[in-house]
Amino acid sequence: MTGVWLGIGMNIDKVHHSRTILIVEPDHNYGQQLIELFWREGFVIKRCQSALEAENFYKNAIVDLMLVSNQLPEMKGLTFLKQCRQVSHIPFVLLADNYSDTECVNSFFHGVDDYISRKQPIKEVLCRVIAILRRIQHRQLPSNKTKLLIVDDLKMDKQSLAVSYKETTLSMTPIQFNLLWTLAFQQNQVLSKDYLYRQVLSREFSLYDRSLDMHLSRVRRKLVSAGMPVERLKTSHGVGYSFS
DNA sequence: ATCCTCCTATACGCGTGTAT
DNA sequence: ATACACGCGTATAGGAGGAT
Repeated sequence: MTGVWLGIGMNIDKVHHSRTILIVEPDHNYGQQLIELFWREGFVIKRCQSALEAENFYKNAIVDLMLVSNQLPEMKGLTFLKQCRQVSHIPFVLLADNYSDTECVNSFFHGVDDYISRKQPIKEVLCRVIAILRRIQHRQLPSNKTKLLIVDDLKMDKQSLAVSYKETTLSMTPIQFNLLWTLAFQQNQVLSKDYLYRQVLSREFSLYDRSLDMHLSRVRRKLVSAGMPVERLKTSHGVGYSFS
């Protein structure tokens, strides 16, 4: 995996601290300005300078949004967008060197989420990205503010961190609770370890880090001891985990 | 200072996927 | 079918931080 790590949630007061933005910008100065702006807002930033490097990120779905120049070394940003949209629906913002009506319309036709001219104030780029992420969040997690989650026999109360399965009350640590909540909230979806590391442990997944497996193992043991069929907390080998 | 809880790191055996 | 590499589950040890 190529690309440069530039900041990992330094400002925990910001609401964006767990969001990862991929900046694909060959222009060093403009790229640097973007990095500093998003970093100050608490985003996790990944940067690369070519479409080839960026492929790894969207194919593995390890970023929340891509901010892409329309002047890449190998191809136009629009061409890269078309490639990306064949395999990924990660939010995609195209940064236009020179605004073009035709390119703008074509970009939206091919699935871009926003088309912004570089002549616009750089803070507008930030605002538009935040707006897209807000919309995505509301769409994906319509009840993100939910305090009570009930999935069949499983009941979870976010305020008290109380978990019960059927009639059995289970005690969970905050991490165990968040892990189970994240999985149960997106029932029947296989969530990648990378995603779970960011959601639950607020850090990036590394190959030899077994912490998440440890927490999952403990959550599974508690639920199974309460009578839950073991196959409901399923491991997808090499992919991630799911709750059914 | 001591104890306790929670988390992380490490090790090891087993399971799974894949190439032959 | 078999061998091998890689991934997973989990036991254990130890560190960090809060409570007493």
